[in-house]
Amino acid sequence: MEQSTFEKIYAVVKQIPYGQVATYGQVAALAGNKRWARVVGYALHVNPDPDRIPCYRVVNKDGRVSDAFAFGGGNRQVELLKAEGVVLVDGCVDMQRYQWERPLY
DNA sequence: GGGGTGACGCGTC
DNA sequence: CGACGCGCCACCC
Repeated sequence: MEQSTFEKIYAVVKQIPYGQVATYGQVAALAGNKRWARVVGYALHVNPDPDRIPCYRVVNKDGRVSDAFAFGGGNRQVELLKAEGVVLVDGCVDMQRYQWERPLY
């Protein structure tokens, strides 16, 4: 069955392991096209299943959480990440250390 | 069916 | 280094 762009995006986000983060572009690329970064943002915005879709593990390319609304009320995303052992410096994630690398099978 | 917007990314000025 | 524009897709009016 053909999964919609959103479904693919959600599938990728769900695969993000504990204690790691991914960028919108990364998710978009794994979903099929890196140009979907914008769609990824929208997809997480609607986030139909926040319980399975850890949108807080998705940050922008700078390792910075969304400077916009931040899906819950600001620093909630940061708190959740820190709770997983992710070190955030001034709200920035050390991407070189925590950026999720999709295992190459 | 058309137009505008958005939780992004990258190139260019 | 900051600001702006473009692209790409999905959604709302």
